[in-house]
Amino acid sequence: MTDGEGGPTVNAVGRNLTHGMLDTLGRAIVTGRYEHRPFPTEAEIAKTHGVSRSVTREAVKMLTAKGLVSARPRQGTIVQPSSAWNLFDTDVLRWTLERKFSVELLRHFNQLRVAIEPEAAALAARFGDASDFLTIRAGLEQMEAGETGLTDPLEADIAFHVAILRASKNPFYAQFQSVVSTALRTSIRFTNRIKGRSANIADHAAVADAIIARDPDAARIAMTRIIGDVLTLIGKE
Amino acid sequence: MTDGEGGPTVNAVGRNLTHGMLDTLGRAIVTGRYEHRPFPTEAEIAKTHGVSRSVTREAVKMLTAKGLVSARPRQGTIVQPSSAWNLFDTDVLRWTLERKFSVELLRHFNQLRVAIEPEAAALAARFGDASDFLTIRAGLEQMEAGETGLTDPLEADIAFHVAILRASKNPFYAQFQSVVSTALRTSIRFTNRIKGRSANIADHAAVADAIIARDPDAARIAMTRIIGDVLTLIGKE
DNA sequence: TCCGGGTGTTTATATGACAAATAGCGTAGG
DNA sequence: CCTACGCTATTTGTCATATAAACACCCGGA
Repeated sequence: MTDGEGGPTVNAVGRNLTHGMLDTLGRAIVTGRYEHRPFPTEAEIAKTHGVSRSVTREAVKMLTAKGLVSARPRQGTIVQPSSAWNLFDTDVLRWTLERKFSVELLRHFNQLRVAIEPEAAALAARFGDASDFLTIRAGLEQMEAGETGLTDPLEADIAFHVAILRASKNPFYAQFQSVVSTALRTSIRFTNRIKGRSANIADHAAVADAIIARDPDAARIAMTRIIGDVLTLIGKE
Repeated sequence: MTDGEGGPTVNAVGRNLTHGMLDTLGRAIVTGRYEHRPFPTEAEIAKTHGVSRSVTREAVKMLTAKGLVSARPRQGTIVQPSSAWNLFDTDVLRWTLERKFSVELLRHFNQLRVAIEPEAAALAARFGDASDFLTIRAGLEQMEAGETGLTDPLEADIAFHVAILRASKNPFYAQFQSVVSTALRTSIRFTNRIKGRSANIADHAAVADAIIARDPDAARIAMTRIIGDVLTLIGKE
């Protein structure tokens, strides 16, 4: 599988060699390839992947910025404990999900959502403006249209939840857009197999109505029900 | 203050030149220095700071990893909209707080905490083990000792909240350790000036008791009261 | 046994050269 | 006058090489 001498071995996606290396190394770390093996030196990485040391160093520096590794002279580059990783980084999140998916992870995801999204809905009811409400309603209508197979109900679902996060007018809540999209996109394999989404539409409509009626408490309660359902669906609660 | 020709001009903190550049550039971006000015080219940065292009490139790559900038040939490096920044990154958080502090930011912080921490307390009541409970109790006792001036009550307060986040046994909640520490450390200037912490101890004890009694709902409610108090204290609610 | 310096390994920094991409301009053609 | 094409200069991307600094480890001596 290793090609001869000429071109770089970085067949991974990426705009350039550095991003390709970042992706390759990041995936390898998250998968746990270096849990019992030491992380290779810059020279080794450069050699085995057929790229220059500059590319290697820049990729490693990006991993450092995301908290995956730390580097010191003579000691080499060492993988940090996963508690130091920046889990909310889009790349780290993607690597984790694509390579280390598990029901436990899905449960952790939704334990986070059950904290964030009800409060986001409450904030949206207080601080959202007319334009936000329009986007939320649009997402809901797309979900209804998805029932008859006209549009993708998953994308509509995501758009609905993301719209609420943005309507909270709090930059920290907006950060969870990628988390929620990712969680929904991957959890769909589980939740949708078990039961249909018919009852769900009503719950979503309740959230939208409460937000537009500027009723924070009702919005919070309604959103809690949606995600609470997902949590019980996953099992163990 | 700028030295002659010889040494680098990077007087910022950091283990090495690259980290110094990262810090300098990150602060400048967060402060908004490049909102109306274009971001300098690699060559310019290297020249004005008296470092090599390698150092410059690696620093910019780290900024890219944190979502602050993006780079393309000929177009140069451009600062990304703040919605793309990774706010939960420790560095970005620190730069934001040190340089762009405001009451609004403090409110956003605590709007996040009021979502995360009550749920973390509930999870701690369910999944925490004896060792976690010990740490939580220790933090509480340090807070009480702080009343008489023996220890630092702020550090004890931080230790208490952090212990609960860790006891939740959910890696996503553990990520908020830095956020909560930072928020507490900066908000102390405000909250403590206004009213003493006497009533606070009782509320904290209620949280600890509920967690150790493995009562998730009581823990959630007690924690909500603590942060709700802070929110009303900030004003506007 | 313990302490101290030598030594080699690894990251950190600097420099110079060339490749690749592309925004912007100028020009030819309609 | 307007459009479309291609040239050119600028900027990031990549490579190669050399040297400095940090420091873990070994070895020798007290």
